[in-house]
Amino acid sequence: MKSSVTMMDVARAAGVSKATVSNAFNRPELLVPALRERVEKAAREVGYAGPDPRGRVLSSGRVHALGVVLPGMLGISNALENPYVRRFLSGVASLCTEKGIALTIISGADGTRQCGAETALVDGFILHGVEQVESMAPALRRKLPVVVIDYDAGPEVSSVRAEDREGGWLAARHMLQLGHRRIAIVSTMYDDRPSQLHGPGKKDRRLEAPFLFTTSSRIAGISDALYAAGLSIDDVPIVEASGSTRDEVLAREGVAMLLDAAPSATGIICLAGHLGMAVLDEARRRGIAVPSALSVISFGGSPDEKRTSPPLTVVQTPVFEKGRAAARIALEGGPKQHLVLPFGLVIRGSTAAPLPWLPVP
Amino acid sequence: MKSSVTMMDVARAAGVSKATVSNAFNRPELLVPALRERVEKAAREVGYAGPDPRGRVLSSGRVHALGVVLPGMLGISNALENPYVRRFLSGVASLCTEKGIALTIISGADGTRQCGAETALVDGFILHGVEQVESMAPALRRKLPVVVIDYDAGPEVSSVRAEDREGGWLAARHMLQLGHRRIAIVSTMYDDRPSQLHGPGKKDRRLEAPFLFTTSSRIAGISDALYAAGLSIDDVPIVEASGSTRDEVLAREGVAMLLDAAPSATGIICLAGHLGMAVLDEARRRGIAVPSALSVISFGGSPDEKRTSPPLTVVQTPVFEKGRAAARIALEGGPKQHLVLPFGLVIRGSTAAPLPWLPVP
DNA sequence: ACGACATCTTGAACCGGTTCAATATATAGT
DNA sequence: ACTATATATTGAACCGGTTCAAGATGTCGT
Repeated sequence: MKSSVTMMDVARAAGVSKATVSNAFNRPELLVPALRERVEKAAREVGYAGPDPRGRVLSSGRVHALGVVLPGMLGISNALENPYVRRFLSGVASLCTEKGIALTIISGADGTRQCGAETALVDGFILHGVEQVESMAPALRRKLPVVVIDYDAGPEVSSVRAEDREGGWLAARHMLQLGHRRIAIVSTMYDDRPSQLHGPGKKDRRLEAPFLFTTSSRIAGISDALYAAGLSIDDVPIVEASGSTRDEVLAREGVAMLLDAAPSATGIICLAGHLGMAVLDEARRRGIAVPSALSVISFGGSPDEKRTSPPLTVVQTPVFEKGRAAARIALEGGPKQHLVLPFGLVIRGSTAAPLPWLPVP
Repeated sequence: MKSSVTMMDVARAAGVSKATVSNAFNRPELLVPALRERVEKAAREVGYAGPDPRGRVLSSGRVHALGVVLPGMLGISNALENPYVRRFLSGVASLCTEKGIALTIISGADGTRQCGAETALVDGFILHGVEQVESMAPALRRKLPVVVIDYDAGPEVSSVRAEDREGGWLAARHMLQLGHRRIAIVSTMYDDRPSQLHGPGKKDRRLEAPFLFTTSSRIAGISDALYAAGLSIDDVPIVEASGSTRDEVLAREGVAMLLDAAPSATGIICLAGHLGMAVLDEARRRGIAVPSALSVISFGGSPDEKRTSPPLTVVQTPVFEKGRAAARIALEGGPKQHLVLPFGLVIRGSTAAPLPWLPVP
């Protein structure tokens, strides 16, 4: 079946060569006006839609699309519900729009299904939420530029991440400067396992697992600040609550577990914005006043966080900027770059000096 | 420069034909095991990454990507912040992930820049937020399947939309059944012009403009219900407030304008979720109790709406389903389809019977 | 009128892979 | 041993455009 009309058809109809038709569309200034019009008329008559990008990609090599690989385990659909991912994509999109190229979202490998990175038509990859080094393989094998987010994959791969350790330090220092000494942490967890409490004592090794690079760095930063203030991270209760922003019940459950386990904490540091909001919710439910009885600071970056009551004090992740920078690096395609972006402390209403310590009789 | 290693290189290295290499990767069962291994070894040695999708696309014709064109005026970056767009994309993505194809986001024409639909490498288009028929042209010219959202572009183009007129009818009927008689409407506006109030009287023609198809249908449905109850849409004050979900100030300003103009209204119908939330905010600011002094119903579909206080009663747009259905139709590529999805009335806490009418002395 | 020069158009190679009819080789049947 | 049948491999065409050196045509100066 002759499904589509090609450049050759136009050439025949206009009585010129294929090259001329190509020029008519791509470099019209090369053609004498009369001829150009003849070609355009012929194109119109045979119903030619202009050069098919599928053909162009092969000869030019460029696809004019940037691929973003999102963590397979969450699924693209879930990932889009995540405000963090969304802001990130928004940053990528802002640069793509400027450069006039498309943004292709690719699902990562999820065990059963292989990664779309092998077959996706893109000029470069941004890898977000890499679980392990191997999952980058499909993207790396093709010789396209690859930028990894929140993960240092060595000098061979460009990366963009935030200064997570410094972020943790900022959060903890803010609490410490306000006078808090009894601090607890609500951490993220990769998947939707039940919340898990780590009481005072040596922390679970998982908190240092490479796929939780972000989380473990933040905790390390908190640890730094505590240490400088004469305290130890080992005395701080930590709960790993749901890393998914969808299941509020799971997040609340983790928060409840922590509030039960550490009733005397005056300050809570949350490693993700939705967890900070979950703490505010649960505190309200329990009648704990924020910030007078309990201060809450959270890593953040979503606009929702300033609409809570009280508005959430956050260590603002430069999520949008990460996306933009990653897109820039991927499209430049030059030498490998390793960009580390700073956090900003945004003090809102959820943190204050603690009440004086009233020992229980 | 010999940048990339091709199938031909592998063929030479393995001493076989190009066709055999192709088979080794795509239909390995055709090759006798020894030969397959020889080819695989050769591929490894010359550093071949597997068939380049750029080549494949030309011969197979299939790109394995679905294009979503988002309204150019908003910009992709803004569009991703819109909860409606996001849920829609989430629906598209859910089907794409299932079918193992990529989702390519393309910015529409925005006056200065031409539409990416002409050059995007995709197997089909979903057009969201079409402003006018002409903006579909680039996508239609290519002979790919096109699905238009919320817009009936005639029998030649597949479309998916919600039963907006029925939705308006549902919203108004709910209010009327509760006993409300003095109703006001907060409508959406395409761009970020200042809010505009339409008092009682013949409505602005713009409310029927084709690019506000959704809005005008909803208002028509409201009109139907009012008419059936012996009331007229011409007596209902309407404010056009910001259609952008980002600028809360603009939305609030529109709402304030309406509350000033129609202080005796007991029920407000909002044509978009963020407007419903803006009404709740502004009512709280003014000390108007919802739902006892003012009932609010809104078109909706975002999870945020159930977290307001009181939770918002909504006519739930099947946004996710629209996305999924559009993706299905675009990928099926069969005969044109015109799908109309139903709304659902979700009664939460923001609507109640009005207080008895106390005439002002 | 003729060569030098500028301008326009084109033939053919190329981009990297897929496909299928045809050929080469192996196996079975009689 | 020889044909019929099954299996394995390949040559060559094709997908739709781009590119560029070379050819064709036209203009100008002397």
